[in-house]
Amino acid sequence: MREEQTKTTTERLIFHVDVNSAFLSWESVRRIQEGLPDLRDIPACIGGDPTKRTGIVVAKSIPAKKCGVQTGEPVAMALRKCPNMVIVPSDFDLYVRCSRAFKKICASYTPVMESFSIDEVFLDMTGTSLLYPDPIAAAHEIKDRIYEELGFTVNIGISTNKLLAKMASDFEKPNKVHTLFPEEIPEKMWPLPVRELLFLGKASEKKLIKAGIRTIGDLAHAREADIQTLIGKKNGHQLYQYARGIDDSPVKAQPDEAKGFSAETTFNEDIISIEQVNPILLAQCDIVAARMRRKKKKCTSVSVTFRTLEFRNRSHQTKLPNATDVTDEIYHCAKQLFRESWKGEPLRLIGIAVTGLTEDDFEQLSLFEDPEKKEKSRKLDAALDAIRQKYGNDKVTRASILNGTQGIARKAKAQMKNDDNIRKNIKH
DNA sequence: CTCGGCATCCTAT
DNA sequence: CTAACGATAGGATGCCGAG
Repeated sequence: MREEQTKTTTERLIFHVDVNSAFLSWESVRRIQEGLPDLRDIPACIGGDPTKRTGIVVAKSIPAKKCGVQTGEPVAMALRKCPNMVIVPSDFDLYVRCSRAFKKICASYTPVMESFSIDEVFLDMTGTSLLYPDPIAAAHEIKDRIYEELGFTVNIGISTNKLLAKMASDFEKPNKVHTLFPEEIPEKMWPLPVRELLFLGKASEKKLIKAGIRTIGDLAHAREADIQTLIGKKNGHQLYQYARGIDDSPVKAQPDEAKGFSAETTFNEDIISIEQVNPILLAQCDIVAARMRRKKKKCTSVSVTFRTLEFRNRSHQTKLPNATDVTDEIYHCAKQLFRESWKGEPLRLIGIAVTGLTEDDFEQLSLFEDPEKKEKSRKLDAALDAIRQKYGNDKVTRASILNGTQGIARKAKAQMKNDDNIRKNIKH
């Protein structure tokens, strides 16, 4: 057996657990509980309103996939391929609950679990051989227990590092366990198209194919220096290592500290006047500033982003003289950045981001700040944060409070609602 | 020259 | 017909001005 041959002090055993069509599966579980048909058996997807330009397919059933429906495509386009497809709006609160239950089961098999996304975890099973002598049997146990207790299927990939485990979990779906041990790489990984390698996206694929590198095996057998010339020094090195199955990154039980927060919104109607812009920026600043306060962080840098009708993106950022978590200060900065960079072209998207996060240890007083004004802003922030605490985080925005008193704020709120499933109006 | 800041691009869920 | 289509996050890269 391979245990005997390859057992060394450094050999690891890593599982990657991936919920099959997560959002759709989770919706299906709820619907079955309500006596409704199983979305997984019919052409169905989780997606936005097809009449809106923000409406895209977020998750699809296998029958919908057979119709040619692809994740990320506009719902309107998917409907042309698959006219009888059922479209279900997303319910992020449900997904968070399902995700927690899923991760709780996974975590019971090892103390070293990394939450990779809402529906994926890595498990470091190294050293669990006394409890689970057969890794494949252990994976089946995890998979089957999730299905029995929670009603949805997962794929599990098994190998000696995260990359290979993740590649393995992406093999045949659903409800499957696959291995991709190093000795299986030539047979199972090298024949795949380069695009299937983790972190090898569309742009790199295009360059590699142009150079005649089509499969992961082609990449693994190329000269590293050539790859670096094609797709960059660092990326070239990393993807070359990946193609050979090399990945030493640890399973991180503790998530990294957030490096920044952002909020962006695509609108159904073009943004053409600064009167439309400001309430949007305020709402977005409010969201990211509230997040900073909740995480006890302050930012030292603010940036605004926008997208024209031709999908040209522009961004503009600046450093702050002092770290802050005050909504009004970020808003003031964002307004100025926007004014400086917008030439007045119609826009379909506006967003802001804060970066350069620091611990919000102590009050840094600037000589140029007005302490009374700052105190007022803080009190307003605190009042809204208290309401958020009561009604649920992210469910209260300044725009929703302003609803009815200001036409533009109402409009901004209506537009924001359509693409943020977490945020809901405080009323009704 | 190097370094930090900035704009843009790439990739993932 | 094309590409991107969506929100959020993180990283890489190339340019530019300051020292």
